[in-house]
Amino acid sequence: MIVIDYRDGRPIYEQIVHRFQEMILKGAMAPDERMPSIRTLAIELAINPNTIQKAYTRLEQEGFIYSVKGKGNFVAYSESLREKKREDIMEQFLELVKKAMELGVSKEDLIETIRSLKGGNSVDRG
Amino acid sequence: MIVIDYRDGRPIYEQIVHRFQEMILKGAMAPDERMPSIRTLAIELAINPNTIQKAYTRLEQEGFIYSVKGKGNFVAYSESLREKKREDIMEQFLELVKKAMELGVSKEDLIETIRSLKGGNSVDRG
Amino acid sequence: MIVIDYRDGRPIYEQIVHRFQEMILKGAMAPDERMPSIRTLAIELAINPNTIQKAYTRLEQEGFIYSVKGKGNFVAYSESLREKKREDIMEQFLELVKKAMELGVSKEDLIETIRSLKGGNSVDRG
Amino acid sequence: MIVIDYRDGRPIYEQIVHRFQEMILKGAMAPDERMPSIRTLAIELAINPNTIQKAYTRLEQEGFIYSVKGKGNFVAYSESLREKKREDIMEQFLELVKKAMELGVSKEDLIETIRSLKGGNSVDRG
DNA sequence: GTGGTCTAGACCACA
DNA sequence: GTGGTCTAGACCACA
Repeated sequence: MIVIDYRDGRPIYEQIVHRFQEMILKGAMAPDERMPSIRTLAIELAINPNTIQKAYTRLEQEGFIYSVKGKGNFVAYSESLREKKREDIMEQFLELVKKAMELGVSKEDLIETIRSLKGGNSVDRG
Repeated sequence: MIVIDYRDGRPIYEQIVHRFQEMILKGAMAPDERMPSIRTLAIELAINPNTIQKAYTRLEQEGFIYSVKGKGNFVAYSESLREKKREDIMEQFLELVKKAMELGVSKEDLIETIRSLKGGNSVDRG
Repeated sequence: MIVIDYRDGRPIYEQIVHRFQEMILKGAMAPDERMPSIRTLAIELAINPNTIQKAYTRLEQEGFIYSVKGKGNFVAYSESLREKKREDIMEQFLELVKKAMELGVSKEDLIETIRSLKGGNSVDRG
Repeated sequence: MIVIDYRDGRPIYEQIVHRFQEMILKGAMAPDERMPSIRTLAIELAINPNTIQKAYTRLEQEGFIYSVKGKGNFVAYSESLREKKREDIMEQFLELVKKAMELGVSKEDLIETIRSLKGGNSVDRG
């Protein structure tokens, strides 16, 4: 479920936060679904419970999960959060497109790259 | 030439590296042009010379500049570097497009976003 | 009668305490009326009886209910309690008004906000 | 500057967060002013540096301060944050007014309470 | 059992 | 010197 990469430059807690965000945003974890308990996950990943705690606290502050004392942590993902995330991504997308163009990549190349991807919601007609 | 933003989350040396990369890639600094000396820049920006040293070392490792003992540091930008950079960007671009699509953004939306940007090298016919 | 919101940050027992306080203060429960039995309520809400027990103990400490051994728990609300509660609220109100003024909200704005509320016991003349 | 109250129910880190928020919002600390270093404050208050760290991290996430690696933490307070805070307070204000009215306090009593306070930005005419 | 707070102390990156 | 991360381990509140 969660994999720690010690060669990854990012701190452990950040990797955990990122991984859960991903799963929650993709719908791999449903709203109100229970998160693994802090202790369980700590043992499974062989890291300190405090580090998991830190990751969960971050996820809670960002609105991805909510905590019920004595019961555990639960997925709290809502559509408004999804919308916010979408805007973040589009902002990064714009930045990247500008960078690419500064390096001499043409708009057509970028568009071709997108078209070449499988899936996506766009409808291909004639 | 270089501006430090202390509110920017990134460490100072990283901001300096990034700024020089930008200028070199854009051609604002020509190959074999002399970089500002470490001491001069340190005084100008009112920061520790160690920090400039670290930034220059990083730029050298990444192939953006080369150092000549007793003479200073010089821009080493070549077309191959530009090509490598371009590939990096396109990789990030692909990742981001996938993320956006996972969040329900359609290919057409992304393409429209690109088209809406001013400038760019693509030729519009008909 | 009682609804638990697991997304609410507060612990479950606190939500129960708060809900009963509200009902008793509003008069939705009359003095000497019998409270739901601990077991019944625990089953109904699908939570641990210890949690209800804790809530009732708290309500008793605060003078909202009294317990009769072998008979159950009963509403103990009296006018003096209501008066005490009123003073508590007015104290919080004063604190909040001060905070708002520190942030630059004028007295007139606050007064307008109160006036804009529907209901209320104040008499509007001419 | 900061005082810890061990009888206060709230955790230590939260008391610290709250105290700094207060000072920053009141203008007792100016933007870009340096915060006490984590270690210094830890010694002064005789508590663990981790606890201060936690408080500072929270303040950073909430936009009250920003951190510069190797330099320290600095006040980052901006007008937009002040505006957000004001809205929070007004929301609490509304809740409290409703509660007071449920307990039989009249609008006029509340308004009188506000008027009786010294200071405030409202202009008294006639 | 569950999460939350705190301490003591190590080690790292950055300036 | 400055902040940031992590471990080991204690102790508390809640269910």
